[in-house]
Amino acid sequence: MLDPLVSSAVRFDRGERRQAIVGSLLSDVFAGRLRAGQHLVTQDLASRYGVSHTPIREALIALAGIGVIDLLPNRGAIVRQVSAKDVREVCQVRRLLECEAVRRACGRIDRGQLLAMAESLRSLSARTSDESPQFIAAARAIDSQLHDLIAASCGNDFLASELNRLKTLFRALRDVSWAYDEARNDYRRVAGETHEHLAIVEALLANDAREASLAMSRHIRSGVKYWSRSIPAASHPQISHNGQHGKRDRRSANCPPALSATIERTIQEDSP
Amino acid sequence: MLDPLVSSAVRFDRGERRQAIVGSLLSDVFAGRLRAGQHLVTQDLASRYGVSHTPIREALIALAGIGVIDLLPNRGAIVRQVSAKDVREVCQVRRLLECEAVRRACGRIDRGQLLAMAESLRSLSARTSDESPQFIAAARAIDSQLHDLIAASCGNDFLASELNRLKTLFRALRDVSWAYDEARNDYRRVAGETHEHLAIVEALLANDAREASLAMSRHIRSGVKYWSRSIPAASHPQISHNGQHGKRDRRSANCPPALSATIERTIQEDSP
DNA sequence: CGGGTGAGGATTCTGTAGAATCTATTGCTA
DNA sequence: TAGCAATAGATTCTACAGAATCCTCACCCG
Repeated sequence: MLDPLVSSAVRFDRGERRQAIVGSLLSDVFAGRLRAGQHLVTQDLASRYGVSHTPIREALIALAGIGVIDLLPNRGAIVRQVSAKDVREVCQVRRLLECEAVRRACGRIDRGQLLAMAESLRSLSARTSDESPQFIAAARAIDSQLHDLIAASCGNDFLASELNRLKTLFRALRDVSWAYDEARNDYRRVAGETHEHLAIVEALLANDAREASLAMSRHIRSGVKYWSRSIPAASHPQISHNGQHGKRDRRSANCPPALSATIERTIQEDSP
Repeated sequence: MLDPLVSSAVRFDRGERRQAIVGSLLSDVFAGRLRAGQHLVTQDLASRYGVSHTPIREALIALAGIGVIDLLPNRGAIVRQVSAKDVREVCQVRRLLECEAVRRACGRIDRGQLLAMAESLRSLSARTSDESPQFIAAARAIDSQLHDLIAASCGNDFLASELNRLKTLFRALRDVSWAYDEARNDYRRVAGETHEHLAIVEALLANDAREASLAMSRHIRSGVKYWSRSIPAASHPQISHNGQHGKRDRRSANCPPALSATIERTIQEDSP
């Protein structure tokens, strides 16, 4: 009795079930099937995925580590509430890292792949009147490809993995913001992004690290500007379970800040 | 029958046991009680902490999220093997973020706290001949305080939490490196750090963002240079459980890179 | 008399323990 | 060396204990 909501086949081998559930829940957040503030109940998810609640719990812990949900002790998991401030802050950090990566990638990056990407971008930007889902999908795919190519070519594996994490986080934040505004799939924005991407690629082709970094900075800035418009200014705690009262927030959450707090305590005790 | 190795009291309320275990294991890594490549067996840890293996498993998942251990599907957890390259890469990213944070903190940071910190640093650097553990402890405490103060004053909570994460990661990497070289507690290095810290504080007091950033950059660079000396150049896979063969690495680990891979897959399927 | 308030039990859900199952590895044998 | 049994250990399931929340109802105040 598999729920039709289950995104993809989660019939994985023993030992990879948690990962599979993490991936599935992540894509649920990306696709807007899970919305900000929503309460995730382990038993529901367990029956939905046809497993016991143990691997579900473990997946939720991993998701909390990624920063997509909050884990409140004894009170379960909620999809993270997002404010414009959160998106802005994540993007500031992301901009910093992306600019560094593109600077470092300049000169190392494979020229053939760059040329191919420039070609794709040009043909994409030629289809100005195309507003089909295929167009959006193609643009998104190229977006991912370009950022991945830069990350892979920056000569620093750790930086690459951090960029990946932030890209994911950004998408999660952005897509969770659909809870407030159905402005997704804005064709104009997608077209704008294509031009910004092209500028980055051309700077890389010209071996101009400075300009590449600037282009990347502009690209991310305009992304923030665009997406943060449709998000409320401050996060207002609320649970959409069945319309409860708002008396939450008593204990600290298990989200990154709280994890940091744990680490903090540890470090305090670290110098005996 | 509590094991004497258990770092701190882990008699916590229901629902906070995992966090407590995470903290305890982290400090075990920091203190060198857990060494690179060591195999963590859930049942051993369970009896050591006097709990069932369930919260232990969950703590290991959280630790893998932090990046301190690797989780190999069906084969358990090992303390992450570290190469000089890893440390260098983490530090490059950390330098980037710390410099940005100190730039942003310039002007916002509380002057009183800065002055107090300068005072502590000066008195510390006056004790040139002191090589006692107390001296080391004091220097470390101030190190933490300064970086925390900057993070807290940078006006970007997310950046602050990322810095915290990297600081933790850096310590874990550095301290795991003791597995190779017992060069810990090098007094000369600690004294050098004190001077570097003082330079940062003075630039902040002078409201000179550029110089503060440069001082921070120098500080972290010299840290890398120092610590990466005592670490092997490349990570050579090996398990110190009972002397196994080296045929690992067949499946991907659950460490950040692999997590990114999961996310990657998810994103690939993301644009329907 | 109506609406608000608080106590206390019922319910739902989380967290932990322990049992059962599966996987990987080791050691033995041919 | 290949194949196979034995074992250690990881993963998952089931069951139960504890915490939080919800619901009901009696009581109080306007």
